[in-house]
Amino acid sequence: MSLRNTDVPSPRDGDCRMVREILDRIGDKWSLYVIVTLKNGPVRFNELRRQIDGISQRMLTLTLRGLERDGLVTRTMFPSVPVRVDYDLTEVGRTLLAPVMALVAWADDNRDAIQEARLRYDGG
Amino acid sequence: MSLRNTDVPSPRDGDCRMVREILDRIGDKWSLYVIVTLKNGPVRFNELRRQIDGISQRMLTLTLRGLERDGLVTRTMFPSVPVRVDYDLTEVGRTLLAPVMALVAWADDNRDAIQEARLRYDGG
DNA sequence: CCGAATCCTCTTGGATACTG
DNA sequence: CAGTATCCAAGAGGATTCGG
Repeated sequence: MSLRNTDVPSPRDGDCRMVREILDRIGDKWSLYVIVTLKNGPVRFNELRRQIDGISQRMLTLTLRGLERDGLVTRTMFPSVPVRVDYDLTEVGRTLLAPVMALVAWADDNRDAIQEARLRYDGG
Repeated sequence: MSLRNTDVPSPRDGDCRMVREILDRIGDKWSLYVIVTLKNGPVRFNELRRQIDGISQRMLTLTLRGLERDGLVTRTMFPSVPVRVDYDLTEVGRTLLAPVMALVAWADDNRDAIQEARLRYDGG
């Protein structure tokens, strides 16, 4: 999987596009929060809303729909009164946790370095 | 407007914010392309522009400035005529390649599954 | 309790033209 | 060649309201 240098803009720069597809999936404002919040099992709608600080009802709904559409999250409705809806990670969704944790580790290791770099850049 | 007063933000919240910081960094439209394109060594401005299909001059500049600010990319100007500017990954920037590749692997493994899930969801 | 619908604001990013 | 500056369209996302 190496990048070509000088060539026609062939459709085979799909390597990057593939990554962008997944980054578009988890790179929005809330998807990652939802995925991580679901890592220990099913959670109800309003419980998700409480645990994810700052998310609006609308965005939680939209985010869950997107994850459900991509087969990363399941939606289970219990027709009780009042209605109860559980959300959970699918098997595929659960496998996403590993790469995400790699990023967590990187962010943890380099947080200070980035912060200092920003101060240095902004300062001089 | 909250019905109950929530006290201190939970400690786990910081974990997510940290990841969001890095996702905000590489999760924009072009940063990842730049990082991957620089993986084999320094590249000049217009060469980056050629290799990253679809990026505008403005966005390449803004993306490079952001990465430079965070200490992930270096900018080296040669005062020749015409001017020549090389961009390269820093040591820190280079360590980011590993977690990114983990995501690449995940995207590769699950691309079809996601595509099928979408068709299923949209179809019925 | 769960969520759809509407409105509105702010950010992102593309197109274009100009500079050293 | 390597930018900077300006204008503008599209979309993300917050606030609010209504419905089952």
